Amino acid sequence: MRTFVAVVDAGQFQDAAADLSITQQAVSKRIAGLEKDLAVRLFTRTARGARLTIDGQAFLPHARELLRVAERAVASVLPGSRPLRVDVIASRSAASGLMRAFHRAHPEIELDVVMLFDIETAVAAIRSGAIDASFRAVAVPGRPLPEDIESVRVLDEALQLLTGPAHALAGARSLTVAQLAGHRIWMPGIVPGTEWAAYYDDLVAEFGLTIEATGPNFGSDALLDTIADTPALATFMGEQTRLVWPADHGLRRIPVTDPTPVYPHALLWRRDNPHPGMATLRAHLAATAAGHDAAGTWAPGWVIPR
Amino acid sequence: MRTFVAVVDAGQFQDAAADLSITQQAVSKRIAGLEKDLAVRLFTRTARGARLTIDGQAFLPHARELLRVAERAVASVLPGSRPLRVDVIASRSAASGLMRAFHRAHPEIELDVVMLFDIETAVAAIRSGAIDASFRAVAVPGRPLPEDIESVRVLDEALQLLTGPAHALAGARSLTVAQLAGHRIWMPGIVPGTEWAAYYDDLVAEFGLTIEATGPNFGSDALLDTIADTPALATFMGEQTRLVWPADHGLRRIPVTDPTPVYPHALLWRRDNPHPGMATLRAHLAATAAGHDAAGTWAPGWVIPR
DNA sequence: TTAATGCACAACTTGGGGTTGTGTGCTTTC
DNA sequence: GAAAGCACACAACCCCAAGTTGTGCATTAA
Repeated sequence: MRTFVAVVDAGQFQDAAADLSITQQAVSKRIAGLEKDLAVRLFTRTARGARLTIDGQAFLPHARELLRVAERAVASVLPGSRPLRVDVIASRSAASGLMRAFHRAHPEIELDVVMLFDIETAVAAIRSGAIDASFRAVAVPGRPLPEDIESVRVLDEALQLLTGPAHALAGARSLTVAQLAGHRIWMPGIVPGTEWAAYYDDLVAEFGLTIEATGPNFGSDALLDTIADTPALATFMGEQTRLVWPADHGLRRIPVTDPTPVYPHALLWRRDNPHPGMATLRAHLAATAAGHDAAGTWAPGWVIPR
Repeated sequence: MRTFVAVVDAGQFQDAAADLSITQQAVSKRIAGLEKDLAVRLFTRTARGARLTIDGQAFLPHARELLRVAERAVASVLPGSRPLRVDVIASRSAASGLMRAFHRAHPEIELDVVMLFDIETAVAAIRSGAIDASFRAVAVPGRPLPEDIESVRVLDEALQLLTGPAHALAGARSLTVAQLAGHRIWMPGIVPGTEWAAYYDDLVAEFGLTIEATGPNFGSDALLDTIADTPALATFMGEQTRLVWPADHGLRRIPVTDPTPVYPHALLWRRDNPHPGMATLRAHLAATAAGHDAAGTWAPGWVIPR
């Protein structure tokens, strides 16, 4: 591809060869090989150089795009000036939504999103500089954040109950936490040791709910499928989670009150992080930060305070 | 890259090797080579397979994107189901604008834009199936379009006079063609034998203008530079042409009337072109087609009729 | 005609990238 | 806690892809 673009830019094989520091014959072979692989003639050879065929013209922008993508790929792991690297807790989480919004607002800032296992890994990665920031809800209970890590709450996400159409509570417009007692709430795929597990453990302990965190995670589709078809099962879902649901099998999202359980998202970063994108990200989040009033909401005691 | 993604998808080197029909050692070598080139560790090797490092996670979406782009590149020259391939007369022409608008309206339709030398090449390419459609203004004078080529006028683009701030006509809000007589109009880079050359030849013959089509084309920047600085020179420019002009050196765009010279853009395509995108393109253009009223405009006699 | 230019073909060489064979470290199992 | 199993790395070898040099052919310019 690089050779193809070099020939286009140079206008002839010989100059492209000089640019690439190889012989004209090598360029000729490379182009011939590419043409053979594609089963298409890319250049018309003339006595004054090489001109693109129609197929070559159509191919050219794709070739340039490929080189651009390759360059970005290399840059993504290049120490020094790599893209802003942010950890989110799950690809469907509200944090992902925040980062998508940030990307829309600042498309000029290169961005890579990763997902780390737990808060300890995230803090270690932030301190080592492997990532620039992390969206998390919590400090490790009993172990405060290190001195060099800053944090700020950026979003409180209310949990809603998700039920199928045949569920006993499907008709409710709103539910109190007390009304959930005795109903089976299914949260598969929650890995023990993560902050999600801790969150739901606290929720159960506080309000006496029945949460079944067992079972492997067969993916969000399977979960929604089961919820839709099983009258005895419901699940929790963040209010910002967008359902990708081909045929909406009558799923109901029901707000929960008295109190509203909220999942707090906070941004963590190293105080002396030099990445130029960090300031922009923090400013963006500060400008768009929204949370429920603390009154009437519930969150575990060990989350990062406002 | 393919191997990297295969390992990620398989979760371990051995299964990826099976997927790729090579040995585990070859996969190990490829990944080691990639890691060496990038000077970064992409996987942590465990006794149960390979897990992505943070760098690997950041790299992954770029790798997938690269494979997608590569696939699209190959598809762009694949006979059978390749992207819709449309010829435009210049990258700054109104036809390019129309295709950009079409792409915005129908981003799902893969599109490649090429630029052919003249109408004869374009017609031959349409007939052979090398391209699907072409934006042109004209039939070759004296030689009507072949039976199997259809055409429809889609846009009449009025020409405007472009002058620098010191030009004698710079203050005019509008000009008649008669007022242009005696002023030097400079149109560099027009290649003899093209329909542009024929257009301006006719314009000169009809109204006795002074058009200098000589001189090589040093690019639009150089042209605008000269126009801005030379009081004795002006040039024609399509009303839809967007100037990319860092500091607007006081350039003036002046409408021309009595009559308004318009450059008609027509779409040509083969009657039996089977590409599914063609119907969409024609429908889109039919819906957005706009032209000046024929009254008060001028175009050469040999253009494609409305 | 002659010279110059520019790409293709042929013969040769080399090292990247594949193979087989083996070693090492971590899990799992009883 | 020894043994078996699994998964990846290293070493040696082998071969062809991809480079090189040398040359030929077609087109253009003088």
